[in-house]
Amino acid sequence: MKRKWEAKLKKIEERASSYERKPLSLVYRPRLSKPEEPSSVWKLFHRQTEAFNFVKNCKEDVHVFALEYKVGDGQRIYLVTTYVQFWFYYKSRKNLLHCYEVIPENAVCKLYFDLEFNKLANPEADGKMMVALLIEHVCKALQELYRVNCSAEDVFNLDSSTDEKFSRHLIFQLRDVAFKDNIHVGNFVKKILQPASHLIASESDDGIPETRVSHFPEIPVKQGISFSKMSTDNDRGESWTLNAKKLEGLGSAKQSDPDLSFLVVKNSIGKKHLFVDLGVYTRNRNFRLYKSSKIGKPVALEIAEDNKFSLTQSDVSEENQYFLSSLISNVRFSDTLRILTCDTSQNKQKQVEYFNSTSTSVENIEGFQGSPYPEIDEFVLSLVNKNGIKGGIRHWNYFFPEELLVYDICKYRWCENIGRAHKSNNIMILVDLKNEVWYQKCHDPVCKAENFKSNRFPLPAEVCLLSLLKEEEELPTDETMNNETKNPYKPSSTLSKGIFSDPEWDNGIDDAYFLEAIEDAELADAAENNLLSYNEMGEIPDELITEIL
DNA sequence: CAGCGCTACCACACCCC
DNA sequence: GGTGTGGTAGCG
Repeated sequence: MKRKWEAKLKKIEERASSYERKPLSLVYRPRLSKPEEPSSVWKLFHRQTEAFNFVKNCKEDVHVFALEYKVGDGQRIYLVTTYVQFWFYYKSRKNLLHCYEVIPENAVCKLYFDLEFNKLANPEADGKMMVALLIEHVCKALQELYRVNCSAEDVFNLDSSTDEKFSRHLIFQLRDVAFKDNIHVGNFVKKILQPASHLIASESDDGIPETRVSHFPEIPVKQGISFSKMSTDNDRGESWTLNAKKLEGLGSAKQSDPDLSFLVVKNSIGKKHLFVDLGVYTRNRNFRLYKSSKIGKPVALEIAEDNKFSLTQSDVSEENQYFLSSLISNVRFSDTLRILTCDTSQNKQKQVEYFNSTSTSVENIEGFQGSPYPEIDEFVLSLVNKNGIKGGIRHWNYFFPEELLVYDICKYRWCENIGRAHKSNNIMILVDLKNEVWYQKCHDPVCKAENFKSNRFPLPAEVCLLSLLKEEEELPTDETMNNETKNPYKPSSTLSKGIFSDPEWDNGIDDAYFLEAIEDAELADAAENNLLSYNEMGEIPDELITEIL
């Protein structure tokens, strides 16, 4: 939430400064588009956010690349183009020598590893052997945790070693399987390497490894998500929870840790580290491209001697295919694609808190004046205008999954529970659009304690009808909502772009679970909490941003 | 004119024994 | 000395 707010602020600041630098031209120059020309996209940006903004509004299947252009300080500029066009200019290896793929945050991606150790500090280390052992361990983990079958033949193995440094990139080419994003990849990698991390933490010098019970210390909450029916309905298909008991039955070596001591290496000052670099699973990570070198260094990523991955027959050139295989966020679309997730225990905790009442989901909206349903606002106002008291709507809150409108009422305090008005506590009117009923609750501690809800009364017919019609037009539809809150079930186009954002998977819980987990009493509390601030709420409608500008 | 996203590390505050 | 916080240098 905080992140999204910060990103938004940054975007606004940047747009403001760009307009200051380049004020809009006073002369309007109309232009005709030329549809007969092949669409060509090749745009450079100094700022990453600007590049991604462009991608968002681009019809073509474009991607962000980072280009190093100044020796020394790792300064980069950002190129937006298609894979096809990029390869056309890249393949000659005369230009574009120091390029990186930007792995977009929230984009489905492949499993990948950055491996390295200092050869001088580890004279006894056998790099190839370590790679083979690691792949074996990872495949075993994929099988045990996600039932995914793979072997070294599915691992594209790129080498960038020098005399001083052993350096590899591994990119897993899993068929019909991808991770939700690279943060989840990182969680998975950290999880399955935990035994090795423990070796470093516990075995300071004396070499006494700790004993642990389970092979893979924590189990992902949610695994495969099938896409098989996504084009026709909202069915996300299979998605189930693995628990420790199930794992025991798999005949894995649950008794003791696998020996991962081969992963422990020393850096140049003798400090122990992992062979696997765990620092490459961050948002918008730049990952060097096949056949690119770091600026100022002569060594490019090339296919490793011990690479076992091979291509299948195809029309496109082998090099182009290898290039495409090396791209982390180039996930081939398939209607049987399974998206793997792996949450940290921290995140799981957050999710529990989230569903136990705190803030609202990104899918909910709120406001202080009129809700998106003016007719219902009117109806609610008519309810709280009685006996000479003119009540008002202090605040409203809409919960998408439940289709529930929660109105905080001011001035009017009549409570059905006590048969009179509260002296100091306000009441709420809840409008359940799904069941077309309304009822009353209140903020009084006593009423709250007994979880009082008034009888449900049917909504007047004209309100139901109007809301139905409204839904088609101006209600927060896909178009008026932010990208992040768009209907997630249109992946065929977005997925092919390598960007796949789904607010539900961000919290890993579906509607049904949401409904079970949240009592509407808690929803009302959440509505109260929403008064705090906009960033608690997660998203600001784009219209608001425009107003600020 | 112009990179980005962290984490490891340090300084400091505060608390408790 | 243990624990939490806040700020930043520097790594990937």
